[in-house]
This record gives sequence, structure tokens and C-alpha cells, in this order.
Amino acid sequence: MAGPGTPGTESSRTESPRERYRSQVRAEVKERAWEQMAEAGASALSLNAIAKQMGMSGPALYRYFASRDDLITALIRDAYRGLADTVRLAYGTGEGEPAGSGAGSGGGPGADASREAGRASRGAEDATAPLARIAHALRGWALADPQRYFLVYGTPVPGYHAPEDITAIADEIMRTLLDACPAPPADRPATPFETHLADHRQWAAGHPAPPAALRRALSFWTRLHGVLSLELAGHFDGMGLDPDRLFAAELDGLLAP
Amino acid sequence: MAGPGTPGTESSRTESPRERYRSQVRAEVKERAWEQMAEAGASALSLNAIAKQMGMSGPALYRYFASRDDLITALIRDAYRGLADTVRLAYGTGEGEPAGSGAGSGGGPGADASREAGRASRGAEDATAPLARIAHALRGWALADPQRYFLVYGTPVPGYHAPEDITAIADEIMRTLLDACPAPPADRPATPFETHLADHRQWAAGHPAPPAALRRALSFWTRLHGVLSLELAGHFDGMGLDPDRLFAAELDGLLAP
DNA sequence: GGGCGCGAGTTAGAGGCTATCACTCGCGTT
DNA sequence: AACGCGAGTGATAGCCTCTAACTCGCGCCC
Repeated sequence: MAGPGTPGTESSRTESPRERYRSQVRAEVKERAWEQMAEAGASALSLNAIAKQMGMSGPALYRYFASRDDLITALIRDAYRGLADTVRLAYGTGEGEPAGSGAGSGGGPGADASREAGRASRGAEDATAPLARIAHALRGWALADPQRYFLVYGTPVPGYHAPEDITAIADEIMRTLLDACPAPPADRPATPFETHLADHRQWAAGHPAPPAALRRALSFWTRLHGVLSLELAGHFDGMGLDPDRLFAAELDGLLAP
Repeated sequence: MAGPGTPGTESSRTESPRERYRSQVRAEVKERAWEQMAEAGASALSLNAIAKQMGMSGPALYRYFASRDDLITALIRDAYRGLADTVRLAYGTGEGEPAGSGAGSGGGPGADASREAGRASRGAEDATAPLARIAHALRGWALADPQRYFLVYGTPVPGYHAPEDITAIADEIMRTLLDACPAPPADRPATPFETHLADHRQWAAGHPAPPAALRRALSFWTRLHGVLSLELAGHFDGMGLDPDRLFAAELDGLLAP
């Protein structure tokens, strides 16, 4: 199916013209698929409609994707990859860089939102600056294409199990989060849940973060997902509050203690 | 379920036999729909398959539901209704009641989980007991049928707008949450976000809760949704941690300060 | 008690979708 | 120059939603 070497996403070097064309068509199909998904959701994605848009006849697309599920899986993979890159880039970004372009597949807004993170003039408070940058990058990435976010964190299809390379990216995201979590002062007593985490840390196997940091990464993940997914789903719409400030407040409460 | 008066889900009194039969068939269709949804997700819901299961031929169901979307909307309405009832009932439950049966449509697990809420022997800490009961009832309701939870809080369909009677139920849920939020000690200074909420409280219009309580209800909602939705979607599956304890820890952190 | 209206259920069918199969045709390699 | 392989085609099966025209029988009204 895919070219030589790894059967992953993009081709490697020394592409033959055939392979070149092939991956180009695959990319265009995925682009149309993203458009369709943004305007009608994942369930409305139609291979047929995409083919017609591209001036081809229905079954032609089966040369490029084995099935509709296969296309959706590819989209999920790209979404995970883009999110992991976005998070990693936000973590790695120092203070000087203007953040540049080319983050994953979506790009768009949210690139400069990480500027106003922690300008608190204290030296010790800078330890949470990477987390703040990640938080704003995450929200920017999500707002740029909500359906893409929901492809990662939205309603699961009961039967579906993601292939291993996708779960590997999910692990990578958690690893970056752990990297960004500052080690807390060691003298604070561990909470009961932290002692539980000390014994149940398969997901952080091989990572040196102490239990308190695991707890922090977990809170960061679950709490930001809570506000963000409700915002993206429109549940704050008629309420009159400013989602921006709600997110900022949640982030504040997360970084302060 | 919902008694007479409102023209919502069930029929009113003095039903003619025709109407009786009609609402019975509607109920059976919805039951089969829930089964289908539980095992294959909302996008796999098929009117045709339901009709065949019931020994009828396809188009017959259009006597009972105007379209597939209409059926799904009815399911969404029932889900909201059941959630609102569950939350309300958990809030209203005193200490003596054994919780009984007949909570909404799902019932099932989580009914007795609210017992171990706040046994801290302090008198002032009991103020958070209703919130704890609601939290456990919410999780029980969600675990009993994850797809039902996702019908309320999962991936939204871009074009879809819920009818007004459904948003009314959503408001009712928020109102119950506000009822359950204890008023904080008035001497604490307001956070910036709380002052924002003081001016942007359309969603709590007519409710006497102070801004700090609004903030608390909002946090309760977003944070519990964060852990719960990630658990239901299976994102903790390979991680080795106990979702039960994670939820309890999140709830603890929510009620303590 | 008898006639009739209304609603439940049927079949036929249009149009859309996924997916398979057999086929043609042209580019790039040998 | 010839050939193989892969891109694209139309035909087809089977599923779906939803409409239209029709039949049949229960229950209401006179």
C-alpha cells in the first residue's frame, strides 16, 4: 500500500514520481475531508463526495484509502501528531522565539496566545511558564478546528481501537506534559491519591517525575480538557460569560497551588 | 418519567387506546435505539434495523418519528431529562433515604456510591455534602451508559441546534448545581474572574447565588466533566491508574478549598 | 347497529452511501 | 520497443433515509 520503508504518514527520501503523485493525492483527499468534517462532523464524511469534488469517480479513492474508516484513522493520526507537535513546540519555546509557522496540519490562530503567560517578575514562578505556554497553545490548536480536537478527545466509537502508532503519540503527549511539570517542594506531605499514583504509574514508566508531578500533569490534562471541551461544544454559548477568562481562571487555579 | 402537564415525553392522562399504543411503540423504538447506540455509537443508529427488530417494515417508523434526526433529538431530550432528574434527586436526598429506585431512565450502578461522602464529623463541612452526592450520582449515571452521557456532553454536530425545551433542561441542571453550592465566607476577597462573573451571569439570572458560588458551580461542572469524559472515552485505559480514585481526588480538591 | 374516518402498516421506488470487481489505458522502466 | 503495474472507469450489490400511493381494520358518531 504505502511506499517503501515505514508505512507511516509521509514518504521518505528518493520518492519516485509515482509515489510523489500518490502522496499528493492522499494529502488533497485528507484536506477535503477536513473541510467536510469542519462543516458537518465526522459522521457526515463521504468518500463519494470527496471524489466528486476532486473530479474523480467514487471508487477511485479506494486506491488511496482502504476504507472510510481507514481515512478517518489517518485523520485521527494527523490530529494526534499535530497536537503532540504543538504541545512539544510550546514546551520547547523559550522566551525569544516568535513561534514561527508550520505547526502540524492546522496552524491558524492561537500561535501568539502564549505570549502573555507568566510575566510575574518572580524567579520561582517561572517554573510554571512552560505549562502556561502549553495551555494556551492547546487552546489555540483546539479553537482553530474544534472537530479536530473532538477527533482526539470527543465521543469514542464503542468498537473502535486506535492502532498502536496512535497510542504511541498519545504517550508522547503525556511525556511532554510530565517534562513540563515542575517538581514540587519535596517537604510537602503526599496526598492519598499521590501515594496511589506512586504505585500505579505505568503511563509514566521510565519518567523520573515524582508522584506529585504525575498528579499535577494529570490535573492539568483533565481540568483543561474540561473547560476546553465544554467551550468547543458550545455549552457556554448562551451563558454570557467569557470563555477566554474562564480558561484563564482555570489555568490560574491550576498553576498557583 | 415526566408526569402530566408538560407536552414533553410521556402522554397525559385520559389516554385513548390509540394514544396508549402509540406512546408504547415510541418507547420501544427508543429502547432499541439505546441498545444500538450503546453498542455502535450514535452514528450507527439505523431506523431500518430497529423496524426489522420490531417485526415491522422500514417506513412504518416514520409514523412515530419524523426522521432519524427527530429520533436522536428525542433521545437527547430523554438523556437531559434523566440527568437533570438524577442530579436533582441526589441534591434533594437527605441522609436517611436509601436512595431507592427509579432515577431517570438508566438507573443501574452508582446508586449507593454517595454514601461515603462527607463523614468528617465537623458541622461546617456538611455544607459540601450535597455537592458530593451530586458528583457521585453524576458519575454513576454516566458509567451506566457512556453513550448517553456523550449524547449530552460529547462531540457536537456542527449544524445542530437543540430545541428550546432541551436548553431549558440544561438550565435546570445549572440551577440545581447553584442550589447545591454553599455560599462561601463573605470576607474572602473576590478573584478577578469572580468579579467578571458578577457582571456576566445571564445563565444565573434570577438566582440569588453570589459570584463566588457561581464560580464554584462552574468549577464543579467543568472539572468533573474533565475527568469523567476522559474516563468514559477510555483515555485512562492503558495508564494503570484507578479512575475511581482519580475522580475522588478531583472531587476532594474541588470541595476542600 | 351500521357506516365511515383516520391512522397504522404495507410495497414500490428515488437517491445516496460504502465497497467490490472486471476492465481499459498510459506512464515509466527494462 | 515492449511490457508491467498502477491509476481510473463503469457496473453492481447491498445498505441506508425518506416519499408516495395504497390497503386494512379499529373505534367513534349518528
